Amino acid sequence: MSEVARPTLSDALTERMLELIRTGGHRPGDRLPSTRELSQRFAVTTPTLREALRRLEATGAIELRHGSGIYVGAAIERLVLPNPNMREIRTAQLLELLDARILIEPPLAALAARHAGSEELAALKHALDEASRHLGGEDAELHDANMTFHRATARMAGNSVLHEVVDSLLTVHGPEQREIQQIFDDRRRDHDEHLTILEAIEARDAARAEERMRAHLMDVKTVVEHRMKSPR
Amino acid sequence: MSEVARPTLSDALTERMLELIRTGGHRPGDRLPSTRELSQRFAVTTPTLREALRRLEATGAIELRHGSGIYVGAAIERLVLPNPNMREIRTAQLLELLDARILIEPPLAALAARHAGSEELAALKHALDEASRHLGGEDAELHDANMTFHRATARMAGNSVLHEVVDSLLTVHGPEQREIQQIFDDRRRDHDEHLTILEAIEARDAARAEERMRAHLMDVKTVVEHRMKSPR
DNA sequence: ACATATCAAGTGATCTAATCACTTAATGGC
DNA sequence: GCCATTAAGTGATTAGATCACTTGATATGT
Repeated sequence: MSEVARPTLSDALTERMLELIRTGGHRPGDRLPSTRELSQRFAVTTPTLREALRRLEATGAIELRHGSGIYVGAAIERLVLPNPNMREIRTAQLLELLDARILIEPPLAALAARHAGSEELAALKHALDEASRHLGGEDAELHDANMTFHRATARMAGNSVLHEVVDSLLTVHGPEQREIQQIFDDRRRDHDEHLTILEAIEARDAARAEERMRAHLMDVKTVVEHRMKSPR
Repeated sequence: MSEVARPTLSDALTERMLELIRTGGHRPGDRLPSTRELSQRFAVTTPTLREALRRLEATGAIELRHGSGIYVGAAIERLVLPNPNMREIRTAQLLELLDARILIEPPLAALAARHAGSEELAALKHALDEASRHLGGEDAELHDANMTFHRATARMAGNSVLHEVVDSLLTVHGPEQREIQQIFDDRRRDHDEHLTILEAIEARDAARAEERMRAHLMDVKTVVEHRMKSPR
C-alpha cells in the first residue's frame, strides 16, 4: 500500500489540466475550454477526460456547470481543504476539533486586533448584525452569521493559511455546529460573547481579544461535554 | 456561483458509495465490490460510476488498484486534507505557512512532552536515528526522516485533528521543504535542534519543548527570509 | 514435498458512438 | 423595449466493446 500505483492516463490528464490552468494564467471564476475541445486537444475520449475533471472538481480546482462550461474553482490556490466526504464526526473527534479551534483561534483573534482594517471591521460588525437579527428566529441564518463571524476574524489575522485551516474546521463540522447552537442554552449568551470579542478587536486590545475568544470556545466545549455526559 | 448546482447522477453515486462504506462497517484497507458489480448494483454504466470513484479517490476516501480492486482509503476518516493539486507555493504563502506552523507546532510539542508514551518516544527517536544516518548523504531520505519527526511529534500531542492539520501543512509543501533543507546552511544544526526538542520531550519538560520547537521553526523562517532577499 | 512457471479468471482502464438534459445567445413578434 | 421561442453549444450519461494488470489455481520440474 506504500507503493505508488502505476500512473493512468486519467492521472496524466489531471496534470495537464492543472498545467493548462497555470500556464493560461487562469484565476478562479475563469472559463476553461469545453469537454469536447479538451478531449480533442488531449486526444482522449470524453469519459476518460471526465474522470480527470471529476477528480479536479472534488478538490475544488474546477467547477462543472451543466450546459454552461468548466470554470476554475476558488480552492485551486488553497493549501488545506475540508474533507468533503465527512458526513458524521465521531464524538471524540468533535472534542478534538474544538480543542484545535481553542489552540488556533484565540491567537488569531489577537492578530486580528492588531491588524484590524476598517473594511474587515465592517464585515465583522455586519456578521454580528445579521446574527442579532436572527436571534429570535431562523436557525440556519443565525448559524451562517455566526460562522461568518469566526471566518472573518480568522481572515483579519492576515495569515491565509491559518484562515484556510479555520475555514476547513468550521466547514467540516457545519452540521455539528448547528446542533451545538441548538443545545447552547442561551443564543443571547453566544451572541454576547461574540460581541465582547468584537469590542476587544475594535479597541485593538489583542490580549483581551485572545482571552475573550478562548473563553468563548471553552464555554462551547463545556456545553458539548455536558451534553455528552447526559444525552437527552 | 453561490448557487448550488443541480445534483448529478454522479453526485448521488458518490453519496451511495460513502453510505455503502459506512453501513458496511468498512475500515481503511478493506476491499469493496468491483466496478462491474457496483455499476450493476447501482444500475448505471461504468463510466458514470468511475466519475464518482475518481471523485472519492481524489479525496483519499478510496484507492483504485488496477487489476486488484477498490479499497477504502486512509483519508476517509480525516477532517482536513492537503490540497493534492498544489504544485507550487507562492512566496508569500510559504512564509504564512511557516507562521502557521510556528503557531501550531510549539504548543503541540508541549502537549507531546506531557503525553509522551514509550512507543511514541521510540518512534521519535527512530526518526532522528534515521535522519542522523543520512546526514552525510541522501537528501530525500533525510527529508523524509525530518518530516517524520515533525509528524510524530504532532501525533504525540494526542489531538488527531491538529495532527491532520500539521500533516497537511507538511505534505502540501514537501517540495519547498526539500529546497529549504538544501539552503539550510548546516544539516547538523537542523538535526541538533531536533535533538534538543526530543530531549525536552523525553524529560517531560513541556515549556522547554515548546520553546525549542518555536526557536527551531523561527530559525527555519529566518533562513527562508534571507533566501528571499538575496536569491542565489 | 516444495518451488517455479504458466494459464485462466477477475479486476480496473479506456475506447467508440450515440443520445439526453441544460444554459445561453440570437431572433422574431408584439 | 420586453417577452417568448428557437438554435447552438454545453455538460451528463448510455451501451457495448477491447485492452492492461493482478491474483489465484494448476501443472511441471527438481
